[in-house]
Amino acid sequence: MTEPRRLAVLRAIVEDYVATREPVGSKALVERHALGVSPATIRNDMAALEEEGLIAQPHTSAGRVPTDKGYRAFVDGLPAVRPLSPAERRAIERLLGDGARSLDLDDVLERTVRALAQLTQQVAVIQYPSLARARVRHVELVPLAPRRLVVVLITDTGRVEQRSVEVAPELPEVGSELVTELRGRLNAATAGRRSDEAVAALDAVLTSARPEDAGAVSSVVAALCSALAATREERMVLAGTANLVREASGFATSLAPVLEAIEEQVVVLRLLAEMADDPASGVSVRIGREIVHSGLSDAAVVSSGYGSGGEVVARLGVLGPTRMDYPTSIASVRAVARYLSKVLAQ
Amino acid sequence: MTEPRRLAVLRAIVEDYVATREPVGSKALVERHALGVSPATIRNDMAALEEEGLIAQPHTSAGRVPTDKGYRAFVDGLPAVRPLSPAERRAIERLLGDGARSLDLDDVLERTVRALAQLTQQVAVIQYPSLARARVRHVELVPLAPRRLVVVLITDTGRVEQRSVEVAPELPEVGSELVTELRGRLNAATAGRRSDEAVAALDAVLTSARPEDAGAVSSVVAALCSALAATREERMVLAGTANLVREASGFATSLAPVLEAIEEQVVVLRLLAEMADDPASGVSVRIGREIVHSGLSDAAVVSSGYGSGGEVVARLGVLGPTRMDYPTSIASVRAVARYLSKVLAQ
DNA sequence: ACCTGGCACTCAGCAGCGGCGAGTGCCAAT
DNA sequence: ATTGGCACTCGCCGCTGCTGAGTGCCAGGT
Repeated sequence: MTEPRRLAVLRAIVEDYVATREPVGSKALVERHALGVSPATIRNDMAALEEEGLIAQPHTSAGRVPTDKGYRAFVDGLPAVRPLSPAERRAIERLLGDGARSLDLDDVLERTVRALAQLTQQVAVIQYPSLARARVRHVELVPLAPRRLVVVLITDTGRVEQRSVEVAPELPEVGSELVTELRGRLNAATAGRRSDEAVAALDAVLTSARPEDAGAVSSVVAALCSALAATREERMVLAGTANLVREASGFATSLAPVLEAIEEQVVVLRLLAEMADDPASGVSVRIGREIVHSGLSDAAVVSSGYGSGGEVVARLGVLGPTRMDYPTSIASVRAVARYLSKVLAQ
Repeated sequence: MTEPRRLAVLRAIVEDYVATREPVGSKALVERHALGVSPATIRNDMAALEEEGLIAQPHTSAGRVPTDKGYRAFVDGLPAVRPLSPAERRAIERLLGDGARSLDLDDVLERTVRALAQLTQQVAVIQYPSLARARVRHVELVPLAPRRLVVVLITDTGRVEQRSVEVAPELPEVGSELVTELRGRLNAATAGRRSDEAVAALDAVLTSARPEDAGAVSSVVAALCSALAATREERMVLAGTANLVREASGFATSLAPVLEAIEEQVVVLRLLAEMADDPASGVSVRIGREIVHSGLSDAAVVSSGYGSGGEVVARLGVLGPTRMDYPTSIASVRAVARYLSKVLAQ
């Protein structure tokens, strides 16, 4: 029983199972793949693979199905990232080519996530560029009403956060000179600083405020701190939910937990955060039980970092059933990540 | 065959069918409801109701199921909006009470939509306040790099839109004095104007620009116009997608088209836009085929306008299968719309 | 004019049954 | 190490007959 053939058998099983969605038997295997040996031999290999926990039978006298561990071995054993087919390449061009003209971050991410979903026929996710190291570019204060104003925070990555502030009725109204002065002080304190530094610097603004303004100033500062905190917490965009229910999707159990996890974006973000790219392929894969979250035990995630320059600023990926077409998903995720990095580098 | 009893029979059929999800027969009906007549009588009523197209049988020798028209008659025949149960009232308090402290519009809508989804166990949707009549409060220009800047638009409703602008490389860089000057001119032209007026006023800014600045100025103005246009187009937030796949949800056909419609937010927004509230209940209902969109033929929508003051600025609602608990949905939608209006009025 | 009990009829759903066939493990032979 | 043969397992599929819920109609009662 030669070692390399066993891997070939595993690969064949995964491929057939992904394609047909049915347990695959020894006979069908030799027919569909040129393995050059008889079914009986394959059966021996299969017994060994089962021994190793890479495949399993749903019931006696049925074909074999890959286990999570089997998929893992399959993915790790992939020779290299398959290049995109011309059709896929064209699809990316078509879906993203036009949109690159738009320089609005929201727009670009929106288009990209849709493209990735359509390309992989799965749920696609893109994390907003991480702004932990973004720097404050500008703080704007806009009065809307005597006791109400909007605080707008702009970072050097082009992200904008806003908070509206209501000054408590027992405090004096906020005059326009105070707004102007405060705007200047806030900008002086925070401009060019990272969010954690900015928060520290704001304390000084707060203590140096004149007593009669203290209440209003503290409201504004609190709102600004909240906006700064938000730049550290992550957001994401998502597309392709409808792919979950497609005939071919094939989530075994109900997909309610999957939808719940998706809606609870924190879960997905945490999941992405704990994935680190394989240096060779630039892509990271989590399969089934490797995902700690309970509801996602028969899901798999393929993700990759992206970012302007060499630096990874955030991640994107796809989520689907463990029974997914890994080579295609990996190729698409990598291609889209590179494309997005290129667009953002401008 | 007294007329009012026939309506009672229809009501009973709808209620039982919604509760059990199974066709309801004459015998079961008299057992579960105190109708005071025999099954045979009910059968006659049923035959008449079927004649009118209000109910139908899935197959011969099965119970009856309400048709879209039947649900419509049921809803129209509801005596009044059922008041919320104490439990529901408490649930609203619990879900929204704390959150009201936050004054950030995004936050409030997010919490509210989640609450509505949880309350009705359906997909909930809230349209962002319509800003067609919002007025420009402030325009901010922030340089990020020599050829790149961010345009931020703030309206008097507290909404913020941003666009990033790249100045073409063949044009001169944008100096800080130009930014300052332009900022002033843009604000002078647009402040206090509605978006359509502002767009018109921007033309003047464009033509009065010095020739050497014309290229950069036109880029900025274009971005600002795009942001102004966005204040007219609608956005929405959504929650409870997972409710679609719950056991009890009971969408007959595959729910792929429903998910697609939901992801294609335009469809939902258009749907909401064309609903007008019933003056009495303050709520509007669309059932099955009444919804033109093809994929939503066995869905129903219950929606209500909301807004600060008496004015309706946007709509919110729930989407579920035609076989939904209308009284509860209507009561919840109305209550949440009122609650939200109250919060926004502050 | 309406209600009701009785009656014959329809038909979806379910359980039981048997055959088919894909698939397996083991073994002896090459 | 590979292979053909063989006995065995067992899920799936189609058939059958039964059951029971539900219907429509009718004749008789109020």
